[in-house]
Amino acid sequence: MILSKSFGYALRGILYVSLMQEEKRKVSLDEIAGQLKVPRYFLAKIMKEVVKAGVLSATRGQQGGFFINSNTLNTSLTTIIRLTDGEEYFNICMLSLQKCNPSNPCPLHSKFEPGRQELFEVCHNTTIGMVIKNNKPEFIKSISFH
Amino acid sequence: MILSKSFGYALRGILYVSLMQEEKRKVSLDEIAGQLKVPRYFLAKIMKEVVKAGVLSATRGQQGGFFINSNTLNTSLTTIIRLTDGEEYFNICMLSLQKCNPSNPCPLHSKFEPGRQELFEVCHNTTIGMVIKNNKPEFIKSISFH
DNA sequence: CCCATTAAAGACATGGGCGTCTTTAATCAT
DNA sequence: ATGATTAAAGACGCCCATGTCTTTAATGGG
Ligand code: FES
Ligand code: FES
Repeated sequence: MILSKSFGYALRGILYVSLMQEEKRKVSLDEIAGQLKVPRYFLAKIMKEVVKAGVLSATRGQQGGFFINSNTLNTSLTTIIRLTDGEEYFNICMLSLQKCNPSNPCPLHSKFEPGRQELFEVCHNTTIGMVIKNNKPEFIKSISFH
Repeated sequence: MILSKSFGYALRGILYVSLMQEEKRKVSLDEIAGQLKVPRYFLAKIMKEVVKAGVLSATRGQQGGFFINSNTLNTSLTTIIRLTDGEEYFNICMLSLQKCNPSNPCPLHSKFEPGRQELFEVCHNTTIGMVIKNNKPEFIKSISFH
C-alpha cells in the first residue's frame, strides 16, 4: 500500500466538508461518515488531528460540526500525508534502509528516483482547492465510493 | 511506506546470492542474514517463498544453501513485489478504494497516475541482472547497510 | 438554567506485518 | 550407516494501523 487508509479517509473527509462550504453549513461527523461510508469512530480520531493541525475548524454542541477555514483550500496533500503517514514518509528509502540518501544510494535509488520525485512533487503542489476545482461534477460519487 | 520491509529483504537477499555466483558457491541463510544484517528467521520465511516461486534455488544439508538458476537474473522487480506485497499491489487506488479504475477515477487519480505509472514501469522493466550490472563496485555496502 | 447535541479524549479490541524459536526433513561428509 | 549441516515448515509473540465503544467537555436551543 503506497499511502495509508487513514490518508484516504482524511482527504475524503476534508473534501466533503469543503464541498459543503457553498451552503455555508457545518457538517457533523455522523454525516461525513455516513456519506463517505467510512468507519465513524475511526474517522473521528483522524478528523481530530486534522482540526488540531488547523486544516479544518470545528465546534461542539448543537449545530456544531466541521467547517473550513482560511487554511483549508490552500492545504497541500503533503500536509495531510504528514498527519496520517508520518513526518518521515518522504525520506525513507525504497528498500527500508534508514533514510533515502542520494550520496550513498541503495541499489534501486536511481531506478525509483524519477517516479518517486514525480509523486512527491504532485503531493507538494496539489492543494485541496485545486482538487475541488478539477473534479467538481460527479466526484462526490467517487469520494463516497465505498 | 511505499514498499514493504519484506520486499527490501527479499531483493537484497536475491542480490547477495546473485553476486556470489562468480565463485559458484552456494550461500547459507546464516551468511546472508549475517552479511545483510537482517533478522535471520524472518528472512528465512521470505527466502522460502522466493525459492517456491522459482526465483532462486536451494538445497538442504551440508554444503547446501541458496544459488541462482536460469530465472534469477531475468526476474523483474514486479515479480518480487508480487511475492512480498501481494498480487493486488499494482491495482489498488491511492485512496484505498477498491481498485484503481481509470473509467471511474477517484479525485486524485489523474494527479497520481503519471508518477505511479513511472514507478510501475520501472518495476516491470528492471531485472535482477540489470541491477547487478549497474551497481557492481561498492554496492554490497549499500545492500548490507543495516 | 437545563438539556440535547456534538466534537474531544481516552480505553479497549482486532488483524496483519514483522520477528523469534522449535521441530522436521533433506543432503552430504565421514 | 551415521551424524552434522542446512533449508522447510509450523507455532508463537509483539507492535502498530485500524476499528469500536464509552466518557468528558463544550455549545447552543429551549
Ligand atoms: S537510498 Fe534507497 S531509495 Fe534512495
Ligand atoms: S482510482 Fe484512485 S488512484 Fe486510480
